[in-house]
Amino acid sequence: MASDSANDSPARDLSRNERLILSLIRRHGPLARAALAQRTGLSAQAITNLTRKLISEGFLDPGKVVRGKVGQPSTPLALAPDGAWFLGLKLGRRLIELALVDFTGSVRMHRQEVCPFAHPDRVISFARQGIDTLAASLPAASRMRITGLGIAAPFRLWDWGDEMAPWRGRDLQAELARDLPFPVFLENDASTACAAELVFGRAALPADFLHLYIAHFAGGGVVLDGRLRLGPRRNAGALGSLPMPDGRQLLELASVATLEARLGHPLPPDDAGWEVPDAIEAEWADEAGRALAFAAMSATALLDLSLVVLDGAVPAATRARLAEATRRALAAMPAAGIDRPRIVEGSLGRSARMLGAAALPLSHFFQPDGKLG
Amino acid sequence: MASDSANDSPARDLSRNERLILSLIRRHGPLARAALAQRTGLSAQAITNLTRKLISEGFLDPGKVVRGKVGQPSTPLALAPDGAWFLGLKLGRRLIELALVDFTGSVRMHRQEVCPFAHPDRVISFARQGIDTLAASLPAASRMRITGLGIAAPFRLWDWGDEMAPWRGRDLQAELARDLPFPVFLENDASTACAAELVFGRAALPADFLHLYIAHFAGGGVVLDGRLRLGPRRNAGALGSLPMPDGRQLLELASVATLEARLGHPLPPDDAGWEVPDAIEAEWADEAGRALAFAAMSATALLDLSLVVLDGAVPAATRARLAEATRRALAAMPAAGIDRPRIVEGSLGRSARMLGAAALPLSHFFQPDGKLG
DNA sequence: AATAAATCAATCATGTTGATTAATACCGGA
DNA sequence: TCCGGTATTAATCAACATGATTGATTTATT
Repeated sequence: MASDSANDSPARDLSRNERLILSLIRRHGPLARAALAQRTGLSAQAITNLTRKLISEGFLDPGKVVRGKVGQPSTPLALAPDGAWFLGLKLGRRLIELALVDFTGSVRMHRQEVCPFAHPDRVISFARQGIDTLAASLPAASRMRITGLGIAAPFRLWDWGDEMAPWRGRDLQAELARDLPFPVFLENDASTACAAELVFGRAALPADFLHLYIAHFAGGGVVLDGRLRLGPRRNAGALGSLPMPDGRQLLELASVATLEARLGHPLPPDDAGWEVPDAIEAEWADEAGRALAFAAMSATALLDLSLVVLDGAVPAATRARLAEATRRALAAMPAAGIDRPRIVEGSLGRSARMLGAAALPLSHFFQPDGKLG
Repeated sequence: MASDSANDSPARDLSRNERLILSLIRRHGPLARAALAQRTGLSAQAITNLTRKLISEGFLDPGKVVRGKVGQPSTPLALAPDGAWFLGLKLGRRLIELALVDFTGSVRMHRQEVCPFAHPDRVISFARQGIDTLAASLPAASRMRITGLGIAAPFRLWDWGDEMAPWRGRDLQAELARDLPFPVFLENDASTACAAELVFGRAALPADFLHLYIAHFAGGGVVLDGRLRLGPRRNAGALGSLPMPDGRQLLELASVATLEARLGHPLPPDDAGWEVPDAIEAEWADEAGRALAFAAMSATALLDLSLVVLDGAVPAATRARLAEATRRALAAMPAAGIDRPRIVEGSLGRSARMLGAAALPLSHFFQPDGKLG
């Protein structure tokens, strides 16, 4: 994940326990020093020292003193919104998006471009120009605190047809890193969707789960011990390549591409104008749900999971229908020796991949192990 | 994994870096202090201090000084064979085994009992008596250094038929721990087989792989980042429950039980007297190989693996045939988007589960994270 | 003389513990 | 009902412990 240039960061490297404090506050919301001591297992004194530094360096804001309880009032510490800034670039076939995200995970600025097909030169100029504009709009003090750019891109773009052939041999990460003053990270877009759920997601998730993301293709993420496993070649969660009972692979059954094939025409890259006849969507959901249930059971047997999070670049109603179809299919599968996992919907939908892209530099500099999650 | 009584160990807890040093020497053989400094990333001074303590406490032996190279001669440090002792109890349907294993992983004593079916009371008395006898045969100094007992047992024994019903409600770990002066650990036998390969195995294994173990049932282990993942409910690698293309589960296709079913009679618990007509074994290997190949591809897509280790409680020739059948089946599977994993045979065979049982206390006290691997 | 292994001595980073201060709620007695 | 003592909790101060580092030094060899 880390680019080779990942060392030229503006801020000093935070220690493990400083990162731990930040990630606890990120997950649980503002916490008092005493609460941090309890959750980290560190002494109150250590927390005092660490938070003093984090506050003075602008990563934490002391909130309003909380009175009304027995004992000395506590001061909750919150993430300072402009403690650090992150850029997220999401690359799709027809839609390119760029976002500037603050330390709390809020998208503070956003631009996008729709094009018939994304050519590398076009993506790069869109990114360069967009980054310049977004950065320029920040006050100088904050501009200095942009810590990195994350890119969410499908792997093997050039396999998507002749239009995408120009991508072969291109290294978007390196080309953009060359003239940016901060490191650039790149991951598979389904991985970043999962990362977003982990880092910014609203729901209280268990430490181990499988994340399924249904976009033009289907992809996934495997979370173990609270961390996203990318695999030695960053190809973990290649759900699309999962073998299916009928001898095909999952990507041939469960993706927006298969829905478009049933429909006979492409669907728009946003909810507006997403119109699919009910019968067609229902049939598609049925077939896709069976495939996803099969994937869910495979992962459960292999990794002892109990939860599957299902999300995608589809309208909420479609996602709900797919989740329901998956639950039905799951109930029909044999499960001797294991428990069927629970299926829940993700909380981020279409924006998951872009948010996850921004989460790449965030994780590198601010998560406890420099890893996702 | 850790029993509740896992704290009453004879020796003090070793620090993380002490454990790291021991595990490096366990994996690579005797190493000089300079080599340890390089591999751990610690300073030479730190290594001097840490190894001094490890030697004085009897965990490391300084070997013969190595001369003949430029510079001051180096002294390789080796594991002291009687630095610690471990007991491994392997529980099967018809064969119960107990081993006393030294710090280097050598089985120093071994006893076993064959019985029509393993009744819990019988297992407990065999274990108690065996442990007493083995411990008594050690000199007092070494007896003090027995650090724990590991048990390798199939999960859900009581589902194996009426004979095994007495196991329901029994807690072997707790019952044995009650009157032993060291902690007791228990894991699924397929997990321990994987652990043995990881801790004691001869081959240089990558950090991520899938381990398949074919015994009466089929089980597995998932190794990520060099560590065995047991899952939140210790049920990871439940290969047998993996859904298969035909709607069945893997355990119905690939196990010694399915071979016995084809054969019409049970096979012996050791290589002697293992006689299977060639045609029957070939057909079985074909079917099982297809199932294992399916499992291998599922795991590869999910976790980005590139190696599958295949082992089992079968003769080497049978294992080789099964591996070959798996490779053939693998080649026939669709693999768009991923690479097919390599299939290699394990190095421990029938003894894997018992050795892995002994590896449980070893890992708890001497592996860097107290985890397997 | 160059090289490599290992150690010595001093120091630093990062945590701990125990005593101390601060601000509040709770509660019994006037 | 008010009032002051006491328990409670948050946070800090000061001293210290642990486990590492660095730079100089010693040793044995080619």
